[in-house]
Amino acid sequence: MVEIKLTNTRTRRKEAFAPIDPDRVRMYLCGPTVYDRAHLGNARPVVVFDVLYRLLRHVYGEDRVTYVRNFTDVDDKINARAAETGRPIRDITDETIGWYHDDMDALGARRPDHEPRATDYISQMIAMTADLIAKGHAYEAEGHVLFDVRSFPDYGRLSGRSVDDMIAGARVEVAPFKRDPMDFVLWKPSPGDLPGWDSPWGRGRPGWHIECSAMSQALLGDSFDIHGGGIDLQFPHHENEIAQSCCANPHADFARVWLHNEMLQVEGRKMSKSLGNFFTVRDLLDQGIPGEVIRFVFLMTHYRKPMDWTAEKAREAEATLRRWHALVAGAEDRGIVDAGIVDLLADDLNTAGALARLHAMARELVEDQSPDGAGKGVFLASARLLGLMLPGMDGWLAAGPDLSALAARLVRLREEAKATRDFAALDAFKAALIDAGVTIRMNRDGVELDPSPSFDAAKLDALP
RNA sequence: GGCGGGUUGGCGGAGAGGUUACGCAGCGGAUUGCAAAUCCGUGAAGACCGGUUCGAUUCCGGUACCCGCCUCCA
Repeated sequence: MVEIKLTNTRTRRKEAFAPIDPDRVRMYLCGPTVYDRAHLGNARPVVVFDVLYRLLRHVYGEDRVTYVRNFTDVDDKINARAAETGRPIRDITDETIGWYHDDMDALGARRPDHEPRATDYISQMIAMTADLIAKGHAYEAEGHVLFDVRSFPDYGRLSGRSVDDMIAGARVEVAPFKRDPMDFVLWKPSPGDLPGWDSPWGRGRPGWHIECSAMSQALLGDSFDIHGGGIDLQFPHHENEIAQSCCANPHADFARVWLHNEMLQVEGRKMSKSLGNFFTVRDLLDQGIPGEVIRFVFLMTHYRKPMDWTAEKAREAEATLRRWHALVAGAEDRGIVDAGIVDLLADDLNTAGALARLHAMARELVEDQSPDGAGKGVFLASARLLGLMLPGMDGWLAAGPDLSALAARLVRLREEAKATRDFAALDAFKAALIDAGVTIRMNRDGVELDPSPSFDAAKLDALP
């Protein structure tokens, strides 16, 4: 069996991975709050975990991995969206979940085995909250239930900080009913116009962190293998999850391995609305940047490093994918994956290294004359382990504009030029096509035209 | 202020204590009526200062700069 190594945020080391149950790998990823389209940064952990999911399925068996990713469908941002639009909350969350599925599907991300909605697990959250009160780790105050961070000595261990240090930093919400400024909400009261559920502490709604503790327990058990998300979630979200789950189940491990991806930047700067460089996955797809290209750009950078989204990278990725698709056109994926690719991914998800390996394989394939195309099949299967070149994912290659009329004109001009030995008109036409971003392939047999990444239909329309 | 990450050739971006990363761009060549596309080849690096070592870009310490988290955030 291939040994998978992962960098565990909890221990700050790269460790050999071994599932608690050798026959079942269990992983949990913190999913989106569903009030709007997923922005590009939201997509990074999805792609990172999708590669891990594919790797685990490859190594342990397709039916031996359980992947859970939640939808947070109770949240003040959702409430605010409902208030400003006058729409029912359920409409908003249902619509947003549909968008999320569309957009993540476009990136080639497999759907997780379970996608629980927080609102379907309210009773479990109430039960865990009550249990934490009973065990002396939480207390009720003015209709709220708060977790008592001083009752959990390990609080802060994941993120390497102490309660005292954080208080010294003094950026904590001031609430007079908290015993300690770092105490966080497990349950809070809901007025009549907000979503609420009956509880022992009155009508209310859960705090943000408790849902992941309750849902992971319900679907994966008290102890499971891998828990992940963006590094920004390390504190406070994951710290609070650990506090809740470990106090509720003191004899369990909760999550063994914590995996955090670094953040995304855009053209070297943090993506933010104020900088005007904020955009969603859908924005890119609508601009004609294929999901496969977006994924490729993500894979170019190791998940533990900040990833910079740039137009130049998208251009490079698209050109590479076009070449690879052409290279293995018609090849058959027989499920045989290159061992080098597996080893690279097994080494803490070295996706950039795996892409380099694919480049090397592609170079060898150019000279591969084997009649059965076995090498190309291996290439295809290996790319698919990265979630690239999946069945149906190449639609964007053919989805361009119809250039057949232009191709016919080019053929005609070429024949005329060869007959007359006057190439001026032909050359002018080719130059215009290239200027408009059309890739030209000419040989004895004929002419092929394809839009390149710099394709500009307006320039074609301007052709005489 | 506290915690954490980073700094590699023109650009992007990996691994490895000693041997070519790789991709893009550039340059040279093949091919072509000429090109484009494709293919082949190729120069170019390791922020700064110390230390360990026969040998460090790779390990250790320090400096500088950059970034993230500590507040909803992936």
